[in-house]
Amino acid sequence: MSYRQLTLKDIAKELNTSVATVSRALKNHPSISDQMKKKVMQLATELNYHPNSIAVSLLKNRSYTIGVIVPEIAHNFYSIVMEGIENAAISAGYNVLFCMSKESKEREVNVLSTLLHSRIDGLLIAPSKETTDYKHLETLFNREMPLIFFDRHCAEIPTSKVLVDDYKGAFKAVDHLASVGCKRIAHIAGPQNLSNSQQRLSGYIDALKALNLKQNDNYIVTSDLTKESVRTCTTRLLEMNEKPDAIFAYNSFLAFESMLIVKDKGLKIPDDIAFVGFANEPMISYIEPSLTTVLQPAYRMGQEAVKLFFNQLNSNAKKFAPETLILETKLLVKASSRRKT
Amino acid sequence: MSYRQLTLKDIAKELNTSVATVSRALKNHPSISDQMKKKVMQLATELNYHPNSIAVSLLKNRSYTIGVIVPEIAHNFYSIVMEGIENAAISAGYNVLFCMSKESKEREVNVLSTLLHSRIDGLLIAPSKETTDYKHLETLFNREMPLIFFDRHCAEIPTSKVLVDDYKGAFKAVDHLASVGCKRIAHIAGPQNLSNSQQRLSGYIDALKALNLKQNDNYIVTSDLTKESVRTCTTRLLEMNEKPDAIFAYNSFLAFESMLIVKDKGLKIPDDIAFVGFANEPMISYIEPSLTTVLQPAYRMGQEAVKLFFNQLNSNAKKFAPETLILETKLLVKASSRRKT
DNA sequence: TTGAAAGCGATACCAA
DNA sequence: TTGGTATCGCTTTCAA
Repeated sequence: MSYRQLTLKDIAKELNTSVATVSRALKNHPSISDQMKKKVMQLATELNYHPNSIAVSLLKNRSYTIGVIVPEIAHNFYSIVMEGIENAAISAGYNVLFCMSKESKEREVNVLSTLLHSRIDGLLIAPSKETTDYKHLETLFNREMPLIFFDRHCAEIPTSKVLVDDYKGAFKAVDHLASVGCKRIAHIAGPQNLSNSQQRLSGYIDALKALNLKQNDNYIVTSDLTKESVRTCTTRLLEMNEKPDAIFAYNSFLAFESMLIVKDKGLKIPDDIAFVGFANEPMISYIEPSLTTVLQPAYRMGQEAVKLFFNQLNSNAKKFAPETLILETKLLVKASSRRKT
Repeated sequence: MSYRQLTLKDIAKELNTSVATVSRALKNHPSISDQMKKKVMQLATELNYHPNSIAVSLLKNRSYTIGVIVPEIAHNFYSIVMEGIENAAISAGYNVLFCMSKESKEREVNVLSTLLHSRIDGLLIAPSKETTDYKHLETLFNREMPLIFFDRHCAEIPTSKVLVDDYKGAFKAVDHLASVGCKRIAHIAGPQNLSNSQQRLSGYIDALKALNLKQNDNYIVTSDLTKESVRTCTTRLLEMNEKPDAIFAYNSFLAFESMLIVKDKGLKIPDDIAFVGFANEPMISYIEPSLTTVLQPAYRMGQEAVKLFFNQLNSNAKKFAPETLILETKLLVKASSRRKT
């Protein structure tokens, strides 16, 4: 099965004219007579003609397609970023090829090469949590392929990026926990090669300092984002002599899993232990207690990434000035941190 | 910014031969001498040559791209289907363009036309909940563009589909509720123009019959999948003289929202009211109580949809035999239906 | 065994 | 105002 599309030639033959004329008439070129334009346009609409975008791509050496690599499609935060990307791209006449790395460096390299062979005009990427060596992206960047980082980035590659203000978000989270009376605030951190993780940790540490809360290194545990590691991390915190009275988790997955364990141990949230997570999903309202959350503007991140892509595409390599956009977060206070102080 | 790729011409020039020879050598054509093949292959690898897929597409009149329309990207079920589609497509050398209808018929028609202009080789679609008139898809099908329905379908279009056994899934859900002692089982149904919704309702009704439970029409309420309607539906059920002792919800969103309201009214789940939903997401474990669920094989659905696409693509129109694949569901029993009977 | 050339569909330059 | 033609990169037929 397949289906042949109408071409300029078909229309030209039908009207006893040339493809050149038809092409120009459809583009409303000034040199074509109104009469001819009318005839052509009318027939084109009637026959439902649409230019073959593949032919145009070949001629223009542009695919009008943006490649996107996310760590995980089935992850609320990324799927909302994807919605933002898709909408922005489509309304600019671009298509989007989405791929996922499944948080694996190897897969990231593979899908990148698949994307390149389909001739994308640029790449938007949130690198996998495993990625510490960015050669594959550097090569791309050096070959002057537009490259935009979103959510996660590599500081060494001087290209445009959209990130959220992780530092300030974490700071706000800790500040909030202190304001409801928590004194022993723990942090379940994410993989430390992720810039976000580092930033959230810094925000956490600096907030403690600013609030004159003593920093206890045992209150900082690091998870690799697997279920098992959340269990280890949480258990370690709960087995301390001086148990924390609040946990600030790197992301919602860590928060959800950790809360399950805490509740399982018979501890009350928020009164025994308050919780704050970084998240972006409706689910924070459905769990019990609902989760106080640092909200990230996921949809906007997607839109901005596309804008940065176009800026880079339309600049010439010599005077390309990379832009870094830092989006603000918003603290949404829910039941998991509403304590009687 | 843009980036010029290596072409056959470049290689041919470098080796003082013709593009035809290079092309054939790379394809391991029998007429080319081993010596020449070796020279060409070596240079191609060295220079990291990759054929321009756009040129191939133009020549072959194939885009090697599948269009996919889902109602919502940021919806766990669909994003897992998307993962299945993406993996299956990529490993077959195909790309995927994902679009979403946001459950709007108008948007569905729009993105479909965008997809068509980017010359897709076929379409996989789960129509929006608003779509009752399928002309846009019929046209496609009549023009012999491969068309596959997944999750949702239109019975009138005789093309291949992958669906889940909604009827049996619903039957199992009700049977389970009865087995834990529920006698007054209510159903919050979805929009009745969705085939899944109809099937789940039938399954519910037939299960009641099979179990000799009296069917009470007031126990069937229909939601349009908005928050407000869930509230209305749930409240109506709770205000009845003979309150239901179980609610079977069309999907997880309805279940989650309805559970919130039930808990809010001070009723205990599962002892006052047990719950079963249709879902496909990790969140069923995080809510309280965890939700008993009819699990749908989302990932597999995506894979199968791609297989059906290839079957259709490789058949010729005359003897094309549409296939309908019905995937089985699995009942996952969690706390929301674990009652002491 | 290799090369020249036509053709996929659209655009744009140069002629007429 | 219109038409002929080269071009994008690749494949494939025909000729050498």
